Amino acid sequence: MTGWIEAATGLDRIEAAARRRLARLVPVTLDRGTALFHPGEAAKGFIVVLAGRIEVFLTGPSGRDILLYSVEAGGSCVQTTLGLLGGEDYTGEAVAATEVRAVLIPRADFLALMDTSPAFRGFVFTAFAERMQGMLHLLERVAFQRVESRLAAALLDRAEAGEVRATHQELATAIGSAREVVSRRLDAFARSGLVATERGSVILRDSTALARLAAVQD
Amino acid sequence: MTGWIEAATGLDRIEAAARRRLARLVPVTLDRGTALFHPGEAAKGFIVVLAGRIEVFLTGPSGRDILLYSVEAGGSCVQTTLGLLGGEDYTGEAVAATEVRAVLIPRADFLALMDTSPAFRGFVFTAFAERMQGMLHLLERVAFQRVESRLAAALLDRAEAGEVRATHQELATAIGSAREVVSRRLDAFARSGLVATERGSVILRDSTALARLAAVQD
DNA sequence: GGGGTTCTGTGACATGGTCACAGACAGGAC
DNA sequence: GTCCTGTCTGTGACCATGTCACAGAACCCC
Repeated sequence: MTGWIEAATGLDRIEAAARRRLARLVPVTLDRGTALFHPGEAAKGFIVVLAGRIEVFLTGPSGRDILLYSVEAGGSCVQTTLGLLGGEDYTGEAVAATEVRAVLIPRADFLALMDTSPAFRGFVFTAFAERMQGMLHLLERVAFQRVESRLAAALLDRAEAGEVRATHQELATAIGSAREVVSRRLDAFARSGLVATERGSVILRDSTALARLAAVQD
Repeated sequence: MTGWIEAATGLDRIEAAARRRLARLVPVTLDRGTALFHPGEAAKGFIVVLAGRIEVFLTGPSGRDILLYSVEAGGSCVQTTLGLLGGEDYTGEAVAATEVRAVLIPRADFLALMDTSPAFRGFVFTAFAERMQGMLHLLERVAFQRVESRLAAALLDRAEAGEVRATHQELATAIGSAREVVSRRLDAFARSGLVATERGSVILRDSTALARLAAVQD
């Protein structure tokens, strides 16, 4: 029954008593595409991701949605915590972007750990603080930066070996814009030689120029 | 030296030991307009507002800025906590919107209280969760709602006896838009008989209609 | 009453989001 | 192979919003 705790960055130095409590929990595997929470649903516990990636979206009434953040290995889905601490329901939606291994810490255990384990508290608080920072950044970008800049940043962020495998719609969601706008921007990038586009993927041709665009202030 | 703790909603039921620690701290008074934090400055401690209102803004590179949230009596300026927990500096700016009485809990005391006082932890966590919810809401509104709707909501929110004392610029900041846009919207509202405008104030004439606009989904 | 400051109004323009399509591509059925 | 279907992308039109450049109006302080 040991094993998973060591894999969770930030929990590996937890106190013995807390560790015993956590060790009873069994990780689950979620298929890619599984929705963890639907809007309006109450949180059942605190989720720690061991492997894979969960993406959390905010969905607008018109169906458009925007990527709030993604949770990678070692991270926790902080949204769920809000419910545990007495907040209202949230409108977001969490979806497994890859196959995911995760542990659900039930409400009772979560609260007990918060009271007894400084290391666990630190883990939760750090996660909280990071999300908060991330959301601030997101808000800043959405409110103040142009699509061009956000798109360049998203491309650089998601590139693997100079290629981004994503549809225009996915890119649009990631930066909180609309597909058509992304299509046009990408087209403009392509005409300037910054990228080359294919169905389902974008190949970066001039990362330096993209980085310059991403850094542009306004 | 007692007195202020009772005035802080959420801290009034704190444990005796923690109370003694807090009781040593002396509230300060800040004049209206005082900046609590400038961008890039490290946080000195955890701030609890006893009276008055602090407004926290996110400032864009073009000088435009948007109201992140305001902290009223009993609330704490969570932004400052991020620094205490090892986050990066933030770009926001906190300003006393009225005369403010507040207590600064120094870093060392803050960390000690977090470790020893469940009630204090609850206070901090609740504040955190509420801010998070608020920011989510803000993001949702900025990303998905039209100016018309946000403006109507802001007017209803700030009305006192059917009147909102604020300049167009202030309203624009509150909803994350530009002054000219607010001016035009208000003009449209006025032509429809929803409000009457005067220099430095807006008088609500038809709150029902405004509420309808504020509730519009898209 | 004058002069400076702040607040508001307005036109012109660029960006971005929405709508309505049409075409291009992929993958399976046959 | 051809056909069918669904997904992905491209395009034009239009409206909402943000930005810039001013001008005029209201307020304040001397």
